[in-house]
Amino acid sequence: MRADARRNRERIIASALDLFASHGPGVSMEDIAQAAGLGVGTLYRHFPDRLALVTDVANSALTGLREHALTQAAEDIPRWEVLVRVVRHCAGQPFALITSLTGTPPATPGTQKLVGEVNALLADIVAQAQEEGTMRRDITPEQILGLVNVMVCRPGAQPDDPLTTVMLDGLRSCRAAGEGAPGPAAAARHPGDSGSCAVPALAPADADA
Amino acid sequence: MRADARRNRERIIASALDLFASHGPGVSMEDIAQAAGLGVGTLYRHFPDRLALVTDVANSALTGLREHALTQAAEDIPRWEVLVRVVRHCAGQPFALITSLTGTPPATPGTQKLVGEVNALLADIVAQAQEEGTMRRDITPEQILGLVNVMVCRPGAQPDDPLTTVMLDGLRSCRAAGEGAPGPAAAARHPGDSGSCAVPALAPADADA
DNA sequence: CCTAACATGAATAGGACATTCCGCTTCCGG
DNA sequence: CCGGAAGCGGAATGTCCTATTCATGTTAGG
Repeated sequence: MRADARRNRERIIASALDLFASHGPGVSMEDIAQAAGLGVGTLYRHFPDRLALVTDVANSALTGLREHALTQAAEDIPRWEVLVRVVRHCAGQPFALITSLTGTPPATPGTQKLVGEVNALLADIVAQAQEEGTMRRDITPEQILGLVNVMVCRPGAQPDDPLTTVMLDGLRSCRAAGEGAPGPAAAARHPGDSGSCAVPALAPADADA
Repeated sequence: MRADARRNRERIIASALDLFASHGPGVSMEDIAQAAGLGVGTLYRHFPDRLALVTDVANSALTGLREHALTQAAEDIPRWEVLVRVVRHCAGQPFALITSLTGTPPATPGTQKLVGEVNALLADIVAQAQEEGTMRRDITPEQILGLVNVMVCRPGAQPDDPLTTVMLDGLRSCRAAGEGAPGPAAAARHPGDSGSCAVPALAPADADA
């Protein structure tokens, strides 16, 4: 393969990722080609059809995410910290993709497998963080993944933007390591104030299993 | 206007709201008509074109939301509690609408005005809650509104589902009323654990302005 | 029972998108 | 520096989907 062709291929994948992320999975092939500074014909030289492109983009992104997650998971740090890093990393990527793929039928079996692997990996980390006592235990790993997905795919997400931080704070449980403060951090100070956030209070689960 | 005609009109608006919420703003007129148990022709009898329908649906929903917010705001309770109620109320509505409208150019000036009013109203409540000391002050009301919007429009949002609760907890600031615990709720218990959520720590802003 | 309102849904018109095709341009080994 | 294979551009094609209309049949309600 000629050198310039390889360069162009990379460019296409990068542009496609950006556009899927910023404008949803419906972007036209022509827009993608234009964003890459190429003609549609070139795009079709590299990918026989839309599905092939989407698949490549997805697999590349998912593989990158998996590697990152595995690397972090190998570190000797609390699982909570692993999750924080992974989440922040995701928030820095153009990733509406994940939603697109998860929610879109036309995905190759290979891609679905990758999605499954990444999900399982993250769910594991979450579950372990809960064991560890650094994460609230009143919601399931699946629910947490759903939340993370929403937050990370929201347009304009950034690794350290305030909204990502708010979510992480919400996830961490105010009682932190699991046995810090005994009750809600501060007593209600106004009549009618429901203290924390009403409805499902933090589960009183013991610190370790 | 004949009685059955009025009934059908209501049905159309309700169905349209549901479909916009569940399937995005791209749903076809035919789908809307079918969901209402009517023919397309009937739909066009009541609304000259798509924009008219969208506008009516939007205005009706936004007006309802504004009324609810105003009612809550009139109560003699902490602003935080007002926000919680409004947010939970929104989460219970089919409201992908709001995103649709905010992000879609084809909106009538009247609708945009309504959106502005509701936004201003909510921003006010948020700002007052921050003054009050019941809400974290390290992010702006606008950012908080963005977050609320994302959470409330996410598919499957419910008034008291765990994800809504997580977000509210994150918003509340662990130090609750603003002068409870002096530092992070609990000390780091593991090497490398960044305590809260790393990066932008809670601003040390004084309790009242 | 009569008729003005109303409802219907097949038919029309328009637009958007994926994909193809062929003449032109650019690499790169010798 | 040359030749030709590899690559590229982008107008043209074919398909699908949707908003909107209209001629015809149905119904409320006085």
